[in-house]
Amino acid sequence: MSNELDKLVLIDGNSIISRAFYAIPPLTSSNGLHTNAVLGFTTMLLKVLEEEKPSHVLVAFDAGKVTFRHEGYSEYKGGRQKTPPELSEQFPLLKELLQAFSISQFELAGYEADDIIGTMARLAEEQGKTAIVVSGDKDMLQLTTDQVSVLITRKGVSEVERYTPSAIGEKYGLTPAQIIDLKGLMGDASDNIPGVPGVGEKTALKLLHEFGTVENVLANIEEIKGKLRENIESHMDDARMSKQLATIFREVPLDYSLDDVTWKGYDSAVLAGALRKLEFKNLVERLNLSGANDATEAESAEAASQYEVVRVDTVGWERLNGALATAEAVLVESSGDNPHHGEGIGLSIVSGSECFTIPYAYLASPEAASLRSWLENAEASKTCYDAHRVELILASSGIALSGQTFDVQLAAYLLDPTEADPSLQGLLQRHGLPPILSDEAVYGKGAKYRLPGDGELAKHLAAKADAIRRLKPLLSEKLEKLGMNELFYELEQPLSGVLAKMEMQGITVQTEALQDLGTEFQRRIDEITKAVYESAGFEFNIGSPRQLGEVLFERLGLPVVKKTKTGYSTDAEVLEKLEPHHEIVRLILHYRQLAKLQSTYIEGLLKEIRPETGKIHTFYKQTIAATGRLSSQFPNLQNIPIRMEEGRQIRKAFVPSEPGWVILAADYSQIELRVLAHISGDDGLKEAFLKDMDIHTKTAMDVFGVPADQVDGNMRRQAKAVNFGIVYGISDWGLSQNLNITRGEAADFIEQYYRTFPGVKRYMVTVVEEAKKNGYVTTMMQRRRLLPEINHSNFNLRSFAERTAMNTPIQGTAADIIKLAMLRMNEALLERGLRSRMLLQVHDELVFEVPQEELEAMKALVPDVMSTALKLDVPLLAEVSVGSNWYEAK
DNA sequence: TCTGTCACG
DNA sequence: ACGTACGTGACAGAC
Repeated sequence: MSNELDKLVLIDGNSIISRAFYAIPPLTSSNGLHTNAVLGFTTMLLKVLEEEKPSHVLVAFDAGKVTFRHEGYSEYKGGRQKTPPELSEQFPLLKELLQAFSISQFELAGYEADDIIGTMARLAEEQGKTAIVVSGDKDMLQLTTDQVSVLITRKGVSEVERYTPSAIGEKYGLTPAQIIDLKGLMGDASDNIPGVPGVGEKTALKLLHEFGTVENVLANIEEIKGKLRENIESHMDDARMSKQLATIFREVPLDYSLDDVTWKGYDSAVLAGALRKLEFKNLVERLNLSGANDATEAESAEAASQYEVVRVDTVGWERLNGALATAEAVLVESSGDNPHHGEGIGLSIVSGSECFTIPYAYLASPEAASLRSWLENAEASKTCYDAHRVELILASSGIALSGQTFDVQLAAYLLDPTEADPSLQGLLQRHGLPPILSDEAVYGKGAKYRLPGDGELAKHLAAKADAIRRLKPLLSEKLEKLGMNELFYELEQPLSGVLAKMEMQGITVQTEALQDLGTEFQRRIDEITKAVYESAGFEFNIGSPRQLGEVLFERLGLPVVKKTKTGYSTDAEVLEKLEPHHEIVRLILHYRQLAKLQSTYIEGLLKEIRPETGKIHTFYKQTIAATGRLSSQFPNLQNIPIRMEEGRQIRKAFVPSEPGWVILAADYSQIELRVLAHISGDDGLKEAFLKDMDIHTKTAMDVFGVPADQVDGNMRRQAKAVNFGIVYGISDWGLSQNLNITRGEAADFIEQYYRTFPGVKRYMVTVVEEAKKNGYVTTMMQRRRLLPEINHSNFNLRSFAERTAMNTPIQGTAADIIKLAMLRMNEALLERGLRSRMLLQVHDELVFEVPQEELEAMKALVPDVMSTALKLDVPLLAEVSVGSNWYEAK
């Protein structure tokens, strides 16, 4: 029950931990984790708890990188130094420690800690409670009232300065509400809030004492003189925006009430355990916790996962071989992004209380024979991290990985495909497990990448193998609970091996054909460059969007159609609008096209051809796309030109690897719209596909209300755009942009479409409703995508999530289907003993190389497997074509 | 390292 | 009133 004695302490977690990090000298625990910031935070916390004796305590954290503040001002907090890894690795430690304190912690995507604190302080006040805000950031002073005081840390973290409205009055001569005006005028370099140049604290205070608010300063600008006036006049918008950015948002939609942050003190045993783990011995003493028993459940789990690091190199092989039978997880560490060029660093294998680490070079030694056969043994089941990459690395050492029954990276991807950080460190944190050192902390990043000493390396590899072991039960249980076992065990995991096989096979690309094409492109580029210079009357770098913008819009005076945040936009859409104004525009469009082909496709692909084999080996990433699609890298073979004839020529260089063979390509016809017909159950759409009608023409007939023979090219084009729009999660605005029509006309199209296909409309409404209720959407194979922003109060974030809710089940199910087809195709080739090889996947297309004598069989087999991969209420159609290269196979 | 642009489905 | 179509990767230029 609340009464006026209730007192809240609200702590700005991010602010205090980073102050502590810079204030306290470096400190590491014996396992190498940095702990100085956690120690500083704890010192501050204990002091506040002691002095304030609060009834409620909350620590708020910033969540994610992008907040609503970035929407109005994308540079918000820009230019800020990256959080050093020594600090970021302390966040999980702090969060764990706060749990031991039984202190609540909140964070909410899209908001900063300030906003959560501001909201809680408001709630406290409304309920007649008092609140103490603790932060290192003076912005917080705006929250001060008779009931809310603010403690700002000074030099260090344990010394604080207490601010009340009267204290602020004495110190600055301002009211708390004017703090944001102060910021608006002076800015804040650390958050990249501009303010007005030349206005620091002194000038800002003088202005506010005279005029009171930013708005009043601007309204009375004529009373200000000289340079100051000029500065303010030219930065009025900056001042207004800066004030807005500095304003704490006090209406955060929190799912919590004040009661949820009640604090009744900590459990001595739990806290003692947590502090001992961090090796804060002095604090244990100071709090008289020495006697407290710390054998909590968490602690024993921790103890159970302890292991001895056994370094295997010239010695230790017998011990390793003895442990292989009970091995639980294996880690293969390698360097570089491209696993086809990766170098093995080392292996670690965890088995019971032992973790063996082996330098990669020893894998080839005679002593490693048992290890090699264990890696290749399908019966020896292995938990790994990124088995696909491991398979490629080992393959380059002549080892064929087998028995990979659980991949924690793949499992984590399926549980949350939008999570950008797939590192083991990130997985541990997200699944609430004790952390290990980050790769970045051990190896460094970019140019600073280097391997640490053998001892440190062994420790790290062991910690990673142990982390894999600890993650597995958690992840497998979650998959099971969400009904994703089939997707994981029957689809994604087996697919990883199929992908590795395709990549290792590679596709032959004719160097000479590319070079000849490149010579021709270059000739045209030179010609056009000359014509552009002539047309402009001077020379400049056409490839520089900035210089091009200057030339077009300043020197040639063409109308500005669109701006980017850094200047004029010069993209193709803009240039097409400018075409009638100046002959140079057409030349630039053609230049752009050729330059793209030359740099990305001629030069880029040439660099990727292996001279020994004449092949290109792409790498399919299975854990990138939020919808479940694959992505292709080093090089990307999923975006080879086809739409324009000039670029399409590139495909002529993609040929079979053996004489007398052919390229066979098969693509799904309208797979996404067929999936939509199935999921929505719309009768009209289903019927169209059952009758195998041209879907865009059919749509045109219905939307425009005309018979088939009156559908002209333009109508069909517009109908096609409507169909695309439907799949993307349509909005009238988006469609109007695409078709260059008014928003009203686009809205009419959509309405007419929905009238024709009411089942589709029902689906769109339902899927969004379901997403709002559940927080996620799923595909037919139970692939899921979380949509945390589907109920967000911000229109943009919410709308984006709604379109995603409509699109993901469609695009994702199409991805499910082709992945199933790939598995089935792989099996079919093996079963029938065919020599034909599956080489590429391009979202709705599979590319094979086929010996002549198998051609007839493959022409029947491939479309059959593809169209029966998953049973839908409408037929799935796959169309095959054959040629002597990828261009011909169209 | 980030931004703008453009290649694909 | 809000202001993007969904999903990717690679390159050049500018910092």
